[in-house]
Parts: sequence; structure tokens; C-alpha cells
Amino acid sequence: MKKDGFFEQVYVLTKKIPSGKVTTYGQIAKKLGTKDARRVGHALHANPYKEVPCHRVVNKEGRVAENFAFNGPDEQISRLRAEGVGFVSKCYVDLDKHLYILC
DNA sequence: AGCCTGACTCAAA
DNA sequence: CTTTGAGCCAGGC
Repeated sequence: MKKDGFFEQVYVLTKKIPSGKVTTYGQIAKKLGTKDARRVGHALHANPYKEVPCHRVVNKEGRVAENFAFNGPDEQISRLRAEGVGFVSKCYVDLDKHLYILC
């Protein structure tokens, strides 16, 4: 287990997302002082911590990572919906209402 | 070591 | 409005 500060920061911030809220890769990336949102995506893709609700992290369009979800796209969407997240479309969450603003 | 791809985003044409 | 290019950087082969 090697220490990747960047990865850990991503996990920590992601875990801080309250139920019924979502955030974007860009927000996390900027919060960590980088412009590379892709690394955030990679961090979550590596996601060694099962406690990290990666399904609460979406892209700027509010779209979930259906292609790389755990059991399938429906699982991820279903979880968000169960947490009270509103969907404007099948795979798109309502960012205007549920976007978690990092501080 | 080098090339290609990617759970991204923004800006310009 | 859509399409393209560029920025950033790590992981896989």
C-alpha cells in the first residue's frame, strides 16, 4: 500500500459527500489544486476503498459512470435514486438541486 | 522508455 | 447549435 496523496484526497472528499448529494470530477480536481479531472476519474476507478461512494461522483453534465459501474449502470443509478437524488434523465442527475459544493 | 487510451473539462471555430 | 483541439497526467501494454 503506497501513499498517493492525490488519490487519498479524492477518496476523502468523495466520502464527505452527504447522502442525496453528488459532485463533479472538476470540482474535486480544482479543490485539490489541479486541473486534471481525469486523474480524479482514475482515482475513483482504482477505488480501493469500498466505503467510497463513487456513484455520487459524476461528470459536469451530471452523468454517472454507467460503463464502469460496479454491477452495472442500473445499480449505480438505483443507489443515487434511493438516496433521494433527482434525475433529469435516466443517467443524468439534477446537479442544480444535488450538487455538493466543496469548501 | 514510448505510445495509446481514458470514470474529464473548457474554449474556440 | 455541433464539432474539434488542447490541456493535464497516470496506467496499461
